[in-house]
Amino acid sequence: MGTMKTKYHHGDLEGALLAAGMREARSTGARNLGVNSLAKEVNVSAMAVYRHFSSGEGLRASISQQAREELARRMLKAIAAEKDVKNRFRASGRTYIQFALKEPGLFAVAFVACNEGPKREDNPSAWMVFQDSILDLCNAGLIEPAEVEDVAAFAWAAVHGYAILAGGSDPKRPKSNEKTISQLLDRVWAGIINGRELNK
Amino acid sequence: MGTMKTKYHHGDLEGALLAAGMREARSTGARNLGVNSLAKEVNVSAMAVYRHFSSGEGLRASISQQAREELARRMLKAIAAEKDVKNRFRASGRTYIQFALKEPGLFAVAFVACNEGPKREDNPSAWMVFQDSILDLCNAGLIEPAEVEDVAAFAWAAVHGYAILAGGSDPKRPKSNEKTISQLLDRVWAGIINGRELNK
DNA sequence: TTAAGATGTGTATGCTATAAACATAAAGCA
DNA sequence: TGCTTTATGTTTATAGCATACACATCTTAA
Repeated sequence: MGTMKTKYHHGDLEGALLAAGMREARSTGARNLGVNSLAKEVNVSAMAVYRHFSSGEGLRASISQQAREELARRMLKAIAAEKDVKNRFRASGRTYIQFALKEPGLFAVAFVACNEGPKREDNPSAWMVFQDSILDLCNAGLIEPAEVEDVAAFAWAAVHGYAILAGGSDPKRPKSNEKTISQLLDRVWAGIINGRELNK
Repeated sequence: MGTMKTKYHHGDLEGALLAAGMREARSTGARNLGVNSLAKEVNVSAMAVYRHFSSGEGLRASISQQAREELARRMLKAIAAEKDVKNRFRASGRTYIQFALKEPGLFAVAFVACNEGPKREDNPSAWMVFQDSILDLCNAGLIEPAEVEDVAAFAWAAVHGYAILAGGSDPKRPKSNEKTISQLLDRVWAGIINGRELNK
């Protein structure tokens, strides 16, 4: 009785379902995240799932959230290794794109049907990490406060769009070696720094 | 017997299914594109669908293709009204983003599960239209032939990414008025023109 | 006209999501 | 301690979906 964590029926079914979902997402993307499939994976009846999630959609939304948090953690880790604001920005973009390339299943799950789920804002969010790196540029005087929002939208769009294209299966998808990604970030940087001045 | 188009069982079930699918996509996105639902819409049994499409996936892929072609047609139309290569590029980007905003259902259907379907390359393709506008920049001497591929990937990624973000339902989605879109295209342009030079 | 092929219907199967009723383990309270 | 309540899980049933199979009918062509 000393330990608070004695074994219940399953112990932590919610966590087990999310873990199984993440495993499945990693290996096969969003295809096998059904209630039955995941329930079987953890040796539990399908209906047990509904004690922890309001619906299959809800379960998938939670898995998607976990995938997004995983991405955000990797970005935070990469940023922590950089001091210069420009390099911090580049690190977040690079990590984002590489996540899509190295974990295509998780990336796909992270950004399908974003319009569901509780989206707890206290958890690490890739968008927040990215936006902070733009705010740092502002604090360093590289961009004006008034343009922070537009710059963030532009940079996020370019990086997210590239990640989708490069991580896809289209035969015309862009190459995705280190050099190409670096050059992409150069172009994004150019758009960040002198985007307004060109508007004549 | 003179007319080749006498009435068959349905006349043109394939076309009717695609039309119903497009109607449904326009109004509700990708949610109601099931075989049963569309078959009922056209007053036909579900199995009749399989005389024209190998599977529900195939039907959806064709609808998706039609949505992409609709987008490409709008881009071509917008480009035709512009003479200057820069303005032609901007017109394709602007039209792409506005399509996502004005036809969110079609846009969603156009870019889900792109990894299926026959993808007949002779039909108008948004990617081709976009790439041509980049090639024009090269022909006009604004960018080097060697960087065409990278520029196209960057510009496409930025525009596609922005369209996804602006067309989504996220409360933090970017504003999407004319001015904001114009400024985004300014930044993309900056990345196109002086992306390489900044790479020191 | 008749045979063949194209197109559509009805029915059956197996999958999925999920509601309803029931069962049991755990926690709390007498 | 034993009883009650609540959390958690199981079984069973219903409904929707995709689609295989067998049959019907329309069109064309020899």
